[in-house]
Amino acid sequence: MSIDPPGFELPLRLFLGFRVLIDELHAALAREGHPHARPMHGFVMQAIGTEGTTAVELGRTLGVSKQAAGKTIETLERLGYVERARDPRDTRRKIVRLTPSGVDMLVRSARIFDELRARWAAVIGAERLRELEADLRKVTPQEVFRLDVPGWFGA
Amino acid sequence: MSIDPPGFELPLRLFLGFRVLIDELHAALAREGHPHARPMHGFVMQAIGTEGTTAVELGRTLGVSKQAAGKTIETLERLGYVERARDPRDTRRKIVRLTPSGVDMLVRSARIFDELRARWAAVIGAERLRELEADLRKVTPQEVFRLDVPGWFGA
DNA sequence: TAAGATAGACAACGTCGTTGTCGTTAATAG
DNA sequence: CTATTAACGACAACGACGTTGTCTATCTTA
Repeated sequence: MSIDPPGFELPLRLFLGFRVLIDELHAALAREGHPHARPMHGFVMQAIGTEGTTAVELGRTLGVSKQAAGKTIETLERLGYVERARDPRDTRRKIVRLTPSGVDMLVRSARIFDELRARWAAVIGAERLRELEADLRKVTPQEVFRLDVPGWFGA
Repeated sequence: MSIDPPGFELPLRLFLGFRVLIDELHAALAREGHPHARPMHGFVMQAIGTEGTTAVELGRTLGVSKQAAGKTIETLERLGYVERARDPRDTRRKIVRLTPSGVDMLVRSARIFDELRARWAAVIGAERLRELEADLRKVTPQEVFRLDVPGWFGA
């Protein structure tokens, strides 16, 4: 029977695994014409989705204030990843939609993540990787897209 | 042969796993007399270690400026987790050391992490958990304590 | 002994989150 | 139909936390 490692290694390895994947994603994105993409952006754009959304809605999805969501949208707008337009049916609202550049970034991200996953499969074995994912699903929340990430780690 | 999930699920599950463990750690710490402990603090105090360190050294370890490290130290000092004293051999330096309260927090954290790990083992199986850890070790860097975390996720 | 390097304090600034306020526009109650 | 209430987005002020730059004191080294 093998010896168990100290419990603190587990969270560190999970975080390091996450970090490695995200870092490699963004290195690849930078090589493919998206040098300004930041870890946060992919999550936010996933939250925006193909339907479009508004600042208030986005804030609720991300768990931040509508003002914070608005500022993030401004940043993405400056980078050319989203655009805003008045909703003709409710002129208070401004719909945020992905631009072709934004869609391109999401498509590339999806492909790059698949490639990175394949690399992990080559290292630890395809079956072990599927087991790893299945195990993580058992101990993590079901709703993958509830990430109140911003400022979560703050001191 | 089972179907592979999309590659983007893997980083999300890793992050969620990390988050779940850290959140539960801090909920437990709060119950045990450390309500002000934040996720960052444990990492910083691990970096300080039992030997003590200085602001410049800590900054290098954490990958931030000495000024940022200094501010973090001030926060920990206010919370009573560390204390500073002049180095008699080099009066420029101020040695940062853990207080008994700081040591207590680290000791409790270690125990709580062990308990959380045991809970995961109960859910997915002890052997599967060991395999999961072994697999993660193969795809993550060896030096666990090189976390240039601060601001890393920033947009 | 003089010159350079290092520790830490202080200030200014940028980014990103927060709350609060306000004007405009929709939805709803009377 | 109108008056009140609710929602959206913009603006301002503030705090937390990172950055760089500067300064003094002290140690190291040529």
